[in-house]
Amino acid sequence: MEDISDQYAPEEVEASAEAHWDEHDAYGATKAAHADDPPFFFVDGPPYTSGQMHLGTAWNKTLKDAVIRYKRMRGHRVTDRPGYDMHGLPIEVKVERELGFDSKRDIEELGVEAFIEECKAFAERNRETMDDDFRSMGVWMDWENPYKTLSPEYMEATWWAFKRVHENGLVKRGKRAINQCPRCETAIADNEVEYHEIESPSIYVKFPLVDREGSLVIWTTTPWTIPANAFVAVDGEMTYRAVRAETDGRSELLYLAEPVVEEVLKKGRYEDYEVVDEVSGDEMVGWEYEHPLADEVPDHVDFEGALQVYTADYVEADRTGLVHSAPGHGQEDFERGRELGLEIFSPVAGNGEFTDEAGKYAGTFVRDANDEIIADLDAKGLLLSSGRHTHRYGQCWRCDTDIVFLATDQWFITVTDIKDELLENIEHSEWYPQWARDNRFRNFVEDAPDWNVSRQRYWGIPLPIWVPEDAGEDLSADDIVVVGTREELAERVDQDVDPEALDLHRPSVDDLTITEGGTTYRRVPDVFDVWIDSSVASWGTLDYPSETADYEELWPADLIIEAHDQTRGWFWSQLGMGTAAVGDVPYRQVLMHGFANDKDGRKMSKSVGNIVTPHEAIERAGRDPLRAYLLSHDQQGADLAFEWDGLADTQATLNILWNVFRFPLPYMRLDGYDPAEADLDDGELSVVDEWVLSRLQSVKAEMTRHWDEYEVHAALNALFDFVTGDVSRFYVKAIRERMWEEEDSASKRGAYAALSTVLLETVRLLAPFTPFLAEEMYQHLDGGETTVHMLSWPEVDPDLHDPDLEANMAVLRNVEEAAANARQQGGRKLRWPVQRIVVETDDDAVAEAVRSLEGLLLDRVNARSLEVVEAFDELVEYAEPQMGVIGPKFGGDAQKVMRAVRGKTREELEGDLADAESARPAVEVDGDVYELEADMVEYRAEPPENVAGADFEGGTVYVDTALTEEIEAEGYARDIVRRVQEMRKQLDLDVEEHIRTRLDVADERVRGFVDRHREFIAEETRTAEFAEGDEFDLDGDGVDSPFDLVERWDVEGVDVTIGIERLGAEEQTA
RNA sequence: GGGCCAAUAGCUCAGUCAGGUUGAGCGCUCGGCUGAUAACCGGGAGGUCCGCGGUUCAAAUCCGCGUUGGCCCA
Repeated sequence: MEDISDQYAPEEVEASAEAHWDEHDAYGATKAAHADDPPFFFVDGPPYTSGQMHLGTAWNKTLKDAVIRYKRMRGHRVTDRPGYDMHGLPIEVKVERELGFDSKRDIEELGVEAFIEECKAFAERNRETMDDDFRSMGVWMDWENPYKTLSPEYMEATWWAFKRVHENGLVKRGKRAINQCPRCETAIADNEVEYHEIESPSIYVKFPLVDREGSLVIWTTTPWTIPANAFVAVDGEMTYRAVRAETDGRSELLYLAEPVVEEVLKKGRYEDYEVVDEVSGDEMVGWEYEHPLADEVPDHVDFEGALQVYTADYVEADRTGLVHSAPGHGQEDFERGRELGLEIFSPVAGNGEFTDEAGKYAGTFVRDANDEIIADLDAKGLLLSSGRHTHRYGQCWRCDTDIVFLATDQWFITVTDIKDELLENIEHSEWYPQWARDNRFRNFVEDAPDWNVSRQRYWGIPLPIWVPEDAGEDLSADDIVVVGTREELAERVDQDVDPEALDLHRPSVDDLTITEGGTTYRRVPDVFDVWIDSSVASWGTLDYPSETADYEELWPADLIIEAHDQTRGWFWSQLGMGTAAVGDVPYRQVLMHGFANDKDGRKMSKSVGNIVTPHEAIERAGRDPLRAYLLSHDQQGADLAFEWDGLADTQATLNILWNVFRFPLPYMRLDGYDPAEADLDDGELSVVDEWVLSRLQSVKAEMTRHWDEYEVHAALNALFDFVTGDVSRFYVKAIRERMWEEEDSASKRGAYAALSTVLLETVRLLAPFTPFLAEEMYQHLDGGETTVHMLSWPEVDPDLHDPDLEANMAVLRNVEEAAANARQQGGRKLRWPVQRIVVETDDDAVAEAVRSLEGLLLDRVNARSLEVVEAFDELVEYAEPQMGVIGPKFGGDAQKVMRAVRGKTREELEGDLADAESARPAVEVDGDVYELEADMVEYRAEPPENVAGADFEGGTVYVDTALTEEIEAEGYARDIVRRVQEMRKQLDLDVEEHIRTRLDVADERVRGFVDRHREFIAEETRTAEFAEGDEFDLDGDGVDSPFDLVERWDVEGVDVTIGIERLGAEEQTA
């Protein structure tokens, strides 16, 4: 057995364990060990390959790793294929930056194929870095074979699923109001829009009414949407006022919501006004108005029903209460416009420039046209007021460009058509924590809109949709062709393609055409929203549909594990895709963990500068400590507030475990005891051994219970409590002496066996959490198998489980703690024995517990005898005068009486002076006897001299600290043993090395005490002989001294000089 | 603006579901023990249970309204 370092050094442990794993292919051995077990299909939620592992992803992968290791130990063949999400706009944007590109035109100039290659290379580079990061955390997944969303097999899974969705009639093309990033020239999803503060124009505009006098007044911050105005919205129930407003001698009739009249007229700097009429919103419906930019935008809407007043529920009584509505430029306007059957007019291109339909403004970027539009309105006398307004506005999550709202043709999965089924399928999975499913997730699914799956970009999975060449605006689902596999593609396209060799990315599929039934179909140029990619992970992990065997055995996933942001992300996309494609949710259990925030619970961010990287944490504390720290906090929905001190504490806890582990090894080695061969039937088990073995059974049961509810942190903390609270604090302390015994003994072998059992099972219980440390300890203790991680999870042994003993020991520990407290009060340190302790309790269970463990208790508290009583009758009652009663009775003498009473015992007060019959207390002051009433004195019971008491749950412990010669003798002897041990330590002597010792005690009486215990001292300190007569050389030059070390000590005020001398090899056996 | 979650000792968190004297670990401090020794044990100090209101004999716990933080959505 190699040497164990004195201190837990995570870096060394991790390097050593890792070397062992590499050398023996421990991962392979572990998988082989469970190859025939029942399957457990875990699916890894693929992290995006944007860069490095951060604390959150480190936590995520650590939790996954712990669960996978646990499931293996419980006897499962676990699917552990990691995944990477490698497509999408973030990578495109980064590659564009690397190449110095500004727009899509640059990409087209470079060539799509070359751009795709750049993106692929970028994603692969990032993946490799992340591979290394995850591996470095000790995550055992199949890193040789990750699933990658950019592989043809994986991409095919999305095609396959999408074809199922189409077959279910849930694929549609339609105009939708979308968020367009004018730089990226693509639609982006609502959840990809980030909000920030911007300053915009704020204008009030008059829309002149047709066929009646006056104008509607609207307010907007986006003048550029006025060319697309189609209607004005009112609140049907709101009151509107027609006011005649005067300024510069002119008067106008304006319509405004009743509560905002004053405010708006002030903005328009009107001098005076008069209310001439009141109408409800409902009454205004159908009023027609002129388009305010009719001349500038000749193609403005003029179809039936346009440019009229309608009601809408998005109208509020602020600004003007009349809302300019352009269905081509806003979500709500769009929805309402659709309801009203209005055509959608959106004269803006994907790059944010006005099209020819915008007339005068054609070719101008929309926000650049704002000033011109405002000027035009002003020139026409339609501008009531113009100012600036600060508000929140959306921008593209990748390039920070402000978005524009457009209505464009997009492809959708119409999940709103299957809402009931989605909600029902939610019930087909168990969530940990459950509230996340029943509240959060359900709410989201209830409100989920149709899923826009098309993006007008390059780096993604091409939509497998082919549409007729001459297709017009109205395209039905029956008209399109959706291809499900590479094989099918090769069969149906007009060109010759090899399905095996096809990359599937753009542009390889862009020019493929299908001709069927006399119609030629062309692929739509879009790629999938990247959420489609990961939504098929349950199939992609199994290479379905190109491979079918695993799919048939395993699907759906038994478990997925992600943070709570994925409620609206991956948890949802899988439910949506699963339900739309095959009618079921692709996972059975969800473990949802939290986010890693900073110590104040705030989000870690570059701008705040509070980011802690896993690399930094590993460097400062180690991999296992970081893992244990992350896993020791609530793993179900709660965020983590990362704290360096907490990480250090976790490391300290592991250090205690390390100490417990290394403490017995030198003794076992001396005795040639192999912990791997530990046999509880060899040797004698004492009550503490039985106890610790029973506790071990309880801990196993508790941990298993927690694990099975995915209360991972509770399982880990139960183990930590056992190791620190039970094993280190109590058990090790209790068996230390047995280890130190020189001779072989049944008792020592019993302790070895019990401790070995505890350690070996603890190591297994620990393995899922801190795999390096567990491995290192296992290899030292046993090493019978290639790795600790291929072993099975320890099971409860009912024969070793004794709950009564555990309960009794809990009582004993309470008593011991109270006794230590009492000793401290009594000023008697533990090294000095006490005559007796008295346990006072009225609880039979407590009395029984204490009696049954008497020997152990006496040993632990270093007492000679134990008494267990219902009431301790040696308490002395001390008087406490009650001035409220004494004062009025004795008047001027009251102070004197009080002083005389205070501190007297009941015996003294009720003794000679008192009336014998009534036993009324009395005191004598200055020769006068004062008789007292009973209520003038209360008593407080205290232990007698030399006895100190302390309460515990269930009673009180009294410690009798009275000294006897015998006790003093033992106390001094033990004090001296302690000093010699200290000196042995200073000389760095081996445990078994013998010494010659000289004791020079300055006090004659104490010398006598010490001499009584020479034999005891010799045995405890491995002193082969005591030296007599030698002169100590206390000058410090050491020349004349035969001793290796001489020291003067103060032992309880007595000068003691001790010399010890290392004996030569030939004398060692003496 | 909306949904969900959280807030308890200096720090990390139990306790909240099912109302009944607020607990643990770490840290601080004083002491003890010690051939696990850079470890270990005991005592002590330390609380507006985020705030306000309600229900109740009784609220950290149940209800309502807020504040702050997190995630998601607008």
